[in-house]
Amino acid sequence: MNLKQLSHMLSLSQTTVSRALNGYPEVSEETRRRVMDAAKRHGYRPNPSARRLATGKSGMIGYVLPTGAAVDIDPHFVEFLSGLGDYARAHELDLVLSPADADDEETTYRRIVANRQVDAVYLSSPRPADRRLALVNTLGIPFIVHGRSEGFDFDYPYLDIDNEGAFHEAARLLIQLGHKRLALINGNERETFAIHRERGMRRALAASGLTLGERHIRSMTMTEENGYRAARRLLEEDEPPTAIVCSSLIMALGVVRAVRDLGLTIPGDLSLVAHDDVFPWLRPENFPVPLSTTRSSIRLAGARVAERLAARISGLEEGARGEVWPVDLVVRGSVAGAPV
Amino acid sequence: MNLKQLSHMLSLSQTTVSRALNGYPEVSEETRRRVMDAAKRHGYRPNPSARRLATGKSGMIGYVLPTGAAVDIDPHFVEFLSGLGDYARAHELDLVLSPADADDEETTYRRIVANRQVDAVYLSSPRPADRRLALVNTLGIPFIVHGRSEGFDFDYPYLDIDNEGAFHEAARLLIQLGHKRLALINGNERETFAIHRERGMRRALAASGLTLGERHIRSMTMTEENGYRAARRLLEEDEPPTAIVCSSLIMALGVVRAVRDLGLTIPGDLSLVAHDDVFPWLRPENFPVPLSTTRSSIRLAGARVAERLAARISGLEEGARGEVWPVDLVVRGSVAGAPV
DNA sequence: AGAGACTTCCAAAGCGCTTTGGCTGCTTTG
DNA sequence: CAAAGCAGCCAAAGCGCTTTGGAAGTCTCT
Repeated sequence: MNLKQLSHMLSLSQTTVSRALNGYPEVSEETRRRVMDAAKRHGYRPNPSARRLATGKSGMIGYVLPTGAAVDIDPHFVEFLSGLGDYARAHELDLVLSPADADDEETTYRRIVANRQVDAVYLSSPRPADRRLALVNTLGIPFIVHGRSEGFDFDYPYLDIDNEGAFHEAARLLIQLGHKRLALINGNERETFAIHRERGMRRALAASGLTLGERHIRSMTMTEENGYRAARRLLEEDEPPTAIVCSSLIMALGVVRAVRDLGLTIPGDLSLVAHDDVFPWLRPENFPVPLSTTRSSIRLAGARVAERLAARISGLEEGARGEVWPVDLVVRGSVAGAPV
Repeated sequence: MNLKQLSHMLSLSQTTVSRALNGYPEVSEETRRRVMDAAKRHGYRPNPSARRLATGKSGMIGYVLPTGAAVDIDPHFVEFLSGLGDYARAHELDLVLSPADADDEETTYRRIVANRQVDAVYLSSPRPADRRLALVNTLGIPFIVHGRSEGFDFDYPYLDIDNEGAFHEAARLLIQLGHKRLALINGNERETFAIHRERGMRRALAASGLTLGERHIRSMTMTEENGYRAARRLLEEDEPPTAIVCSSLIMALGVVRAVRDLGLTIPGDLSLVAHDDVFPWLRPENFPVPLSTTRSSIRLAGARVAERLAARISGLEEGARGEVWPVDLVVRGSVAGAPV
């Protein structure tokens, strides 16, 4: 059933039927009702390919997925996706994943924009002065950044959590508990979120006249193994930290293991706080010692990004609105006063 | 730059240029070269929307993503995706994720097929007599199942690992080590993979005149917490199992925690084998006691599915070819002889 | 040399929608 | 009462590609 058949059936022109269906004003209410009825009754659905060719709109949002033999997609991605799906499902909005060589995402961005494959895109894991962001901005496709970048002379729309504030609070708590030697096990230091977290922690330390020694900060991809290694290295120093703030729950697993291997205990010898993106399959309260966390649901962020992307596509949202979500600090058994 | 301009520039018809570009035989080699050259020089790329409308092919593969407030996307998904991306990237093949209400995926399947949004789809996590599979089969869109179903009167193309064989081997090893009371902590019992794993284990037990008691098998979604609960319940019985086979590394984390909480040790009191889908961020060799596993890279499976999907789209693969990958049994420190 | 068979190209008809630029006929206005 | 305005509809022209159904030119064969 296509438009031609439907309009013929109604003895109307394709123009009128199309307009009736798309809510244009120059068609009488009665006609509109007739058309709507008939469309529903016959299960008419406009062919998206045709509509696309005519309008240039695809009704899909895009994401360029960095891939490569040495590239692992972040497990956070799937949670974000769950959230995105929560919104998109209700709006028949599909997501196009365009795998790209992690070393050359630009080509792919250009392709999907030139091809008008999607109406909007979102970027994630941005770095300072991220070239993708600049590119997408000049290409003129609606977009939203999940996270933030820095060092541009233009503003852009984003959704981020208050990483700096979160780690500031975490560090402040530990300092209040008497800890003087804090360490940070961070994610990839080139990504903005990691920079912000470090900044937040340094700020809290500075406020008490403390510093974060170079040796007391480790940055690496967030795997259990890296968490373990970082923790061991930190704890085997001459003056080991008495508290660690860790950028991910997965790394925290490794930290816990290292602590055990060294015959230490949490929170007796070491206080531990980790950032929790809220995975359904790994919960901080279920750690051997319930883990204190800075918590922010990445799934909710996914839903919100989808919502804003949809708003941008339909012109409801404009400009470079940045949105920063506060982060909860959830205190559990893994923190205690500094050992004497 | 569109076809019209390009052909005008070459003083050829659109027909000829189109054919030259698409490798049709009715154009001379010389002309083809001229056309190809010009196309490359001017960066001509056919408009996919137009091509789609004309051919009905979209150059994309689809996946219906079950979502819902109570639905969590499996973290395995992201690894599978990495693999898919590995292949797709090199072939400019995009993946369309269509979020659907987990209770009504059918509507979405019908929509993406009717709309010709994608050239092929893949299904995952199939159950016996899975309705999606029957649907997709009748809808006539090329597809591949990742995993297997059962109870159909038709064959279908799939890629699966030998879950039954893997768990058969794991159980056999444990039996050989003298274990008589084995337990299984499985995934969702309604999914085929879980059924196959149970079957494999039962077969191994039966071969030695043993059985798997009803109480010795737990099925649930694969979270750390569920692993913990299942293990506790098992180990607190009167006659607790001396060996557990576990369907996922994430659950195994919980098992390890439970064992610790009960003051038991691995492998002294309990031998443990888990299935490992190969996550980059959680490795069995890094467990407190290195974990024995049945190992199969889900990422490789993703790449293979993409490859076969592409082959099906281009007609290179046909029929209901099933592909079953053997699974490695990797023995590490978490297994030992049964306690006396 | 003429018929048939290729080879190589082209004009034009789709694909199914949106949108432009009218065209009616009726109501309002000075 | 003529001019103007407006609501409501339509024919047809795109959007940019593929594909059908020739047509012209070249070869081959009897």
